[in-house]
Amino acid sequence: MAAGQAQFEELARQLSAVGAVKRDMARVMPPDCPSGSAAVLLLLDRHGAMRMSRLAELLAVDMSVTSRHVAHVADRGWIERSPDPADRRSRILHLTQPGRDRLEDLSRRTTELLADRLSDWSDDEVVQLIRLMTRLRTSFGDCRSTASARLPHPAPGTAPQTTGTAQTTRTPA
Amino acid sequence: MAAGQAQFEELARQLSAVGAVKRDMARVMPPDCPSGSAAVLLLLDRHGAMRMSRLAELLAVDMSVTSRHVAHVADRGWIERSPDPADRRSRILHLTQPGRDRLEDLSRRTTELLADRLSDWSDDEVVQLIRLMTRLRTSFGDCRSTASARLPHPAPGTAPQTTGTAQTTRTPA
DNA sequence: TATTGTTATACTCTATAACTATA
DNA sequence: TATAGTTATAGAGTATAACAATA
Repeated sequence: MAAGQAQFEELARQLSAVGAVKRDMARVMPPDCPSGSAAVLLLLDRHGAMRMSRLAELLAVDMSVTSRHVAHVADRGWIERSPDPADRRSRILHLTQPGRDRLEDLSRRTTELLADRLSDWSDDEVVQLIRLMTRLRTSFGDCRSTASARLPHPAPGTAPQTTGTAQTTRTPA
Repeated sequence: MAAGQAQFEELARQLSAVGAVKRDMARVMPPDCPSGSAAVLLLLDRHGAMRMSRLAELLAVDMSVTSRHVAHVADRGWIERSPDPADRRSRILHLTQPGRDRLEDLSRRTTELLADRLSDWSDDEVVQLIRLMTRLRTSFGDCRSTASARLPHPAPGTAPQTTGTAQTTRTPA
């Protein structure tokens, strides 16, 4: 058996309140690189060059949102969009050297802030928090593939979708 | 010694990505009660009647933001604003019975979603995540009182603020 | 016809600043 | 003069829908 109702309510409260921490971190970022742009740079660095649709999946936002973030960082020369030889509708996104430099600066700012705020945390506590937050995202993210999984209790008589194709992060249109 | 740079970077990534979880939870909420309104109702239920300034502190947002959330829930009759006998500039915010009913509905939706998504979590894991997220907020929130504490490395020659009065959540004006 | 990506529009949350009323 | 709260304005993030180009 899993946790009780009171614990789920408390977890929901903490999830809601974690925004304050994110805002505090955003304050030490440079004004021309908001969080959406930073996430694009980080994911391209971690996972290497990729297409919009893959990036939207990793960001877990709609592709229209991804498109705007990508345009922002491309305008500043932090990424480039090469033609995709396999599909002329797509382009391959990859970091440029200025993008890598910018990302290094962002990482330094983030690390400094966290080292300051979490100076009395043990290494194990940080590791545990990372582990549990990663698992939390997995537990939610694994259900993104089908519409029926999004709602715990689908309306009676509603057959589960069996499109057969893996859903990308996309407006249902 | 605290965690290393790689762990802080990873924690920052997880904090950035937890927004997807929050969006998933927001999708099961009724359209007339967005997350800001829900937080107002929850905090008034937990901490009892209070003034705007206290609520803004608990929400960890500016009072102007709090004011709008409060107006939203007051327009719908979920809270009432009684005169504050001690200070005629303030009013005391308190939940109404419809507000309590609405909050119970919200809580049920939240609990159902989490019970579904976290069905394979142990009770201890949920408790640990709550504990670490609470501590994270404390580690950041405890530094809100002075401007100097907001930046790990204040500019050289900048004397730390010594206003003497406890700062509330307020635009520095 | 279906898919990749872009753009227009709208909504929520937030902060800053100007303002009113009261202390 | 200082503080509690409100409102106007602006910026960031997101989703939906309509659209273009290509598969």
